[in-house]
Amino acid sequence: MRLSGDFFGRDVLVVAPELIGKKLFRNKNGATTGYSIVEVEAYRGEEDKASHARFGKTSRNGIMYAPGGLVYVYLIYGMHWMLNIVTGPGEQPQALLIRGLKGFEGPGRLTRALEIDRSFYGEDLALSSRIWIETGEENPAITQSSRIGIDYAGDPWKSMAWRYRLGG
DNA sequence: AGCAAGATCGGT
DNA sequence: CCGATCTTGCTG
Repeated sequence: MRLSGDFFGRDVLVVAPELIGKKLFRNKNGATTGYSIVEVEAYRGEEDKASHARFGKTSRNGIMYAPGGLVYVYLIYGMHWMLNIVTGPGEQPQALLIRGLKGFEGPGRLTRALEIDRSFYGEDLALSSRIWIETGEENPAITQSSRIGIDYAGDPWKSMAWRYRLGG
Protein backbone atom coordinates (compact mmCIF):
# COMPACT_ATOMS: atom_id res chain seq x y z
CA MET A 1 0.00 0.00 0.00
CA ARG A 2 1.39 3.40 -1.01
CA LEU A 3 2.03 5.76 1.89
CA SER A 4 0.80 9.35 1.68
CA GLY A 5 0.05 12.44 3.73
CA ASP A 6 -1.53 10.53 6.60
CA PHE A 7 1.78 8.81 7.20
CA PHE A 8 4.24 11.63 6.42
CA GLY A 9 2.16 14.39 7.99
CA ARG A 10 3.21 13.44 11.51
CA ASP A 11 6.24 14.68 13.47
CA VAL A 12 9.56 13.70 11.93
CA LEU A 13 10.64 11.88 15.10
CA VAL A 14 7.51 9.71 14.90
CA VAL A 15 7.86 9.01 11.19
CA ALA A 16 11.61 8.30 11.26
CA PRO A 17 11.56 4.92 13.04
CA GLU A 18 8.43 3.88 11.15
CA LEU A 19 10.12 4.51 7.82
CA ILE A 20 12.71 1.81 8.54
CA GLY A 21 11.69 -1.40 6.78
CA LYS A 22 9.32 0.41 4.41
CA LYS A 23 9.89 -0.03 0.67
CA LEU A 24 11.06 2.76 -1.60
CA PHE A 25 9.97 2.21 -5.21
CA ARG A 26 11.60 3.72 -8.28
CA ASN A 27 10.20 3.42 -11.78
CA LYS A 28 12.59 4.09 -14.66
CA ASN A 29 11.69 3.49 -18.30
CA GLY A 30 8.70 1.39 -17.33
CA ALA A 31 10.62 -0.88 -14.96
CA THR A 32 9.86 -0.71 -11.24
CA THR A 33 12.22 -1.79 -8.46
CA GLY A 34 11.61 -1.71 -4.71
CA TYR A 35 14.27 -1.26 -2.03
CA SER A 36 13.93 -1.65 1.75
CA ILE A 37 14.85 1.51 3.67
CA VAL A 38 17.55 0.65 6.20
CA GLU A 39 18.81 4.02 7.44
CA VAL A 40 17.37 7.53 7.85
CA GLU A 41 18.24 10.73 9.70
CA ALA A 42 15.79 13.31 11.10
CA TYR A 43 16.16 17.09 10.75
CA ARG A 44 13.67 18.97 12.87
CA GLY A 45 12.83 22.68 12.98
CA GLU A 46 14.77 25.92 12.63
CA GLU A 47 16.22 25.42 16.11
CA ASP A 48 18.01 22.26 14.90
CA LYS A 49 21.45 23.72 14.13
CA ALA A 50 22.26 20.72 11.91
CA SER A 51 19.30 21.41 9.62
CA HIS A 52 19.28 23.41 6.40
CA ALA A 53 16.41 25.30 8.03
CA ARG A 54 18.74 26.75 10.68
CA PHE A 55 18.92 30.05 8.70
CA GLY A 56 15.15 30.12 8.23
CA LYS A 57 13.27 29.64 4.97
CA THR A 58 15.41 30.01 1.83
CA SER A 59 15.03 29.14 -1.82
CA ARG A 60 16.77 25.80 -1.31
CA ASN A 61 14.97 24.57 1.81
CA GLY A 62 11.54 26.04 1.12
CA ILE A 63 10.07 22.61 0.47
CA MET A 64 10.88 21.60 4.07
CA TYR A 65 8.12 23.93 5.22
CA ALA A 66 5.49 22.10 3.19
CA PRO A 67 3.17 19.38 4.58
CA GLY A 68 4.74 15.91 4.66
CA GLY A 69 4.98 13.62 1.67
CA LEU A 70 7.11 15.66 -0.74
CA VAL A 71 10.68 14.98 -1.88
CA TYR A 72 13.52 17.35 -0.97
CA VAL A 73 16.67 16.84 -3.07
CA TYR A 74 19.84 18.91 -2.93
CA LEU A 75 23.42 18.71 -4.17
CA ILE A 76 26.25 18.44 -1.64
CA TYR A 77 30.00 18.87 -2.19
CA GLY A 78 29.26 19.63 -5.81
CA MET A 79 28.67 15.98 -6.67
CA HIS A 80 26.25 14.01 -4.49
CA TRP A 81 22.47 14.29 -4.58
CA MET A 82 20.79 13.80 -1.20
CA LEU A 83 17.29 12.31 -1.08
CA ASN A 84 15.02 13.58 1.69
CA ILE A 85 11.35 13.13 2.56
CA VAL A 86 9.47 16.10 3.99
CA THR A 87 7.42 15.29 7.10
CA GLY A 88 5.12 17.08 9.51
CA PRO A 89 1.88 19.06 9.17
CA GLY A 90 3.55 22.00 7.46
CA GLU A 91 4.96 25.39 8.53
CA GLN A 92 7.56 23.74 10.77
CA PRO A 93 10.54 22.61 8.61
CA GLN A 94 11.15 18.88 8.87
CA ALA A 95 12.78 16.27 6.67
CA LEU A 96 14.23 12.77 6.73
CA LEU A 97 17.47 12.09 4.88
CA ILE A 98 17.45 8.62 3.30
CA ARG A 99 20.95 7.36 4.13
CA GLY A 100 20.66 3.72 3.17
CA LEU A 101 18.64 1.21 1.17
CA LYS A 102 19.14 -2.53 1.27
CA GLY A 103 21.99 -3.06 -1.19
CA PHE A 104 22.89 0.64 -1.38
CA GLU A 105 24.49 2.03 1.78
CA GLY A 106 25.26 5.73 1.72
CA PRO A 107 23.06 8.71 0.79
CA GLY A 108 25.16 9.65 -2.24
CA ARG A 109 25.48 6.11 -3.51
CA LEU A 110 21.78 5.37 -3.45
CA THR A 111 20.81 8.45 -5.43
CA ARG A 112 23.45 7.60 -8.02
CA ALA A 113 22.12 4.04 -8.24
CA LEU A 114 18.46 5.11 -8.53
CA GLU A 115 19.27 8.07 -10.79
CA ILE A 116 17.74 10.68 -8.53
CA ASP A 117 18.67 14.31 -9.15
CA ARG A 118 17.30 17.84 -8.86
CA SER A 119 14.36 16.99 -11.12
CA PHE A 120 12.85 15.18 -8.12
CA TYR A 121 12.70 18.35 -5.99
CA GLY A 122 9.09 18.70 -4.81
CA GLU A 123 7.94 15.34 -6.22
CA ASP A 124 4.78 14.16 -4.45
CA LEU A 125 5.18 10.62 -3.09
CA ALA A 126 1.41 10.18 -3.09
CA LEU A 127 1.09 10.92 -6.81
CA SER A 128 4.43 10.34 -8.52
CA SER A 129 4.89 7.62 -11.10
CA ARG A 130 8.69 7.81 -10.68
CA ILE A 131 9.13 7.40 -6.94
CA TRP A 132 6.93 6.36 -4.04
CA ILE A 133 7.00 4.46 -0.73
CA GLU A 134 4.93 1.45 0.30
CA THR A 135 4.39 -0.49 3.51
CA GLY A 136 6.97 -3.17 4.22
CA GLU A 137 8.34 -5.10 7.15
CA GLU A 138 6.26 -4.67 10.33
CA ASN A 139 8.00 -3.68 13.57
CA PRO A 140 11.62 -4.28 12.54
CA ALA A 141 14.40 -3.95 15.15
CA ILE A 142 15.81 -0.41 15.11
CA THR A 143 19.00 1.14 16.46
CA GLN A 144 19.29 4.87 17.18
CA SER A 145 22.53 6.85 17.16
CA SER A 146 23.81 10.37 16.50
CA ARG A 147 23.71 11.94 13.05
CA ILE A 148 26.67 11.84 10.66
CA GLY A 149 28.69 14.73 9.29
CA ILE A 150 27.07 17.52 11.30
CA ASP A 151 29.66 18.31 13.98
CA TYR A 152 29.40 21.97 12.99
CA ALA A 153 25.98 22.04 14.67
CA GLY A 154 27.50 21.86 18.16
CA ASP A 155 25.72 20.56 21.26
CA PRO A 156 23.13 19.41 21.84
CA TRP A 157 22.27 19.02 18.16
CA LYS A 158 25.30 17.00 17.08
CA SER A 159 24.53 14.50 19.83
CA MET A 160 20.82 14.00 19.28
CA ALA A 161 20.11 10.31 18.51
CA TRP A 162 18.15 11.14 15.39
CA ARG A 163 19.74 8.55 13.12
CA TYR A 164 17.72 5.35 12.78
CA ARG A 165 19.06 2.08 11.42
CA LEU A 166 17.59 -1.35 10.80
CA GLY A 167 18.77 -4.05 13.23
CA GLY A 168 21.55 -3.80 15.76
C1' DA B 1 30.19 40.54 -5.73
C1' DG B 2 33.01 37.46 -3.46
C1' DC B 3 33.83 33.54 -0.70
C1' DA B 4 33.89 29.79 2.73
C1' DA B 5 31.80 25.58 3.74
C1' DG B 6 29.13 21.70 2.98
C1' DA B 7 23.49 16.11 5.91
C1' DT B 8 29.86 12.61 0.87
C1' DC B 9 32.74 9.36 -1.49
C1' DG B 10 36.70 7.05 -3.28
C1' DG B 11 41.38 6.68 -3.74
C1' DT B 12 46.34 7.19 -1.37
C1' DC C 1 43.91 11.91 5.00
C1' DC C 2 42.89 14.54 0.89
C1' DG C 3 40.86 16.14 -3.38
C1' DA C 4 36.79 16.52 -6.33
C1' DT C 5 33.25 20.01 -7.74
C1' DC C 6 29.49 23.47 -7.54
C1' DT C 7 25.64 25.48 -5.08
C1' DT C 8 24.17 28.02 -1.30
C1' DG C 9 23.69 31.66 1.73
C1' DC C 10 26.33 34.79 4.57
C1' DT C 11 29.10 38.89 4.70
C1' DG C 12 30.50 43.36 3.15
